[in-house]
Amino acid sequence: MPITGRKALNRAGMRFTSQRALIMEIIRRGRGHLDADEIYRQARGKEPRLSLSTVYRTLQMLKKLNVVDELHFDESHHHYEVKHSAEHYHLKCLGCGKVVEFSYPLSSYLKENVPAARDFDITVTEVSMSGYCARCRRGR
Amino acid sequence: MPITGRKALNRAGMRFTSQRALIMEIIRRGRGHLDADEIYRQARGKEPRLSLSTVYRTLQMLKKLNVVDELHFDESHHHYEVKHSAEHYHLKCLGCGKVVEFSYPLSSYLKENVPAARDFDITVTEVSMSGYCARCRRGR
DNA sequence: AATTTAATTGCAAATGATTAGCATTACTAA
DNA sequence: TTAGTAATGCTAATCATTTGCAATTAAATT
Repeated sequence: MPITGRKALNRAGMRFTSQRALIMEIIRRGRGHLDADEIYRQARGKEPRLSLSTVYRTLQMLKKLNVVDELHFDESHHHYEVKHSAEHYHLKCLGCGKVVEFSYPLSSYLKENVPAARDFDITVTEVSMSGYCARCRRGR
Repeated sequence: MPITGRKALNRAGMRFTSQRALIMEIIRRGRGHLDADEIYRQARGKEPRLSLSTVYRTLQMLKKLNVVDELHFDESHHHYEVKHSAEHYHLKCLGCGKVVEFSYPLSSYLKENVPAARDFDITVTEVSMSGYCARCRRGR
């Protein structure tokens, strides 16, 4: 089940290219939260001539098509993941860098409980928590 | 009531300089959520020779001293605000850019309700929601 | 108050992440 | 098959932030 098929792209006036197929494949497989550079590195393994610009352009496109989410951890670059159907968030360990996901219907919860959110039409909710996982906590 | 007095800095082996005083003053007054460049622009009104490096260095210092928080909206640069005592988060309007704050004890709520968060020692929780405020929603 | 010394500054240049310009390539529709 | 035009791969630009270093200057010491 491809993320975005040839037809879907064509319908939008876009083209299905080998580079895009490759990049989408990498994002889909890499269950983690890849950043542009990691995607680039993996892609070059298959297609050494592929450029970093293409990675960025494809990422922008997928973001616009609502296929991937861009995550902002406390870093200078972004991470990307395939859009999940279920609402979920991230918990990042400052010790080992591990990222734990958890599902939670936070946006509806907040909408109900936060007065300020009530007359807002909220389209994006981003939560990122960090701290130390059990293992790393012990080692300190 | 200065954010960080001369004594507090000296105790930490640091110096109290006019530049730092000015930058802290600007952050404290600018109730909003200033970015480095805005702070720089305001500071230059008073001290035209002050450099952007100094702004960044001071910001890093204040972050380390736990005096300011660095906020990551969905932008390529960061924003800064004086650390509040009360836990609060942000709601940003994608139409007019307005940022609304709301207080909410979210971290303890999540700690209680999210199993994955239970054995984590959470030190930072960041939430940012965006959407359209009532006024902007009408204009669409 | 004068002297010392090490933190801080300003400037310029470096870095890292991302974007843009443009000639060339290669999907697609006709 | 071909014409038309997205998309690619370069390289160079941009934006935000950091760094190196010589010149200042705050604060501890005399």
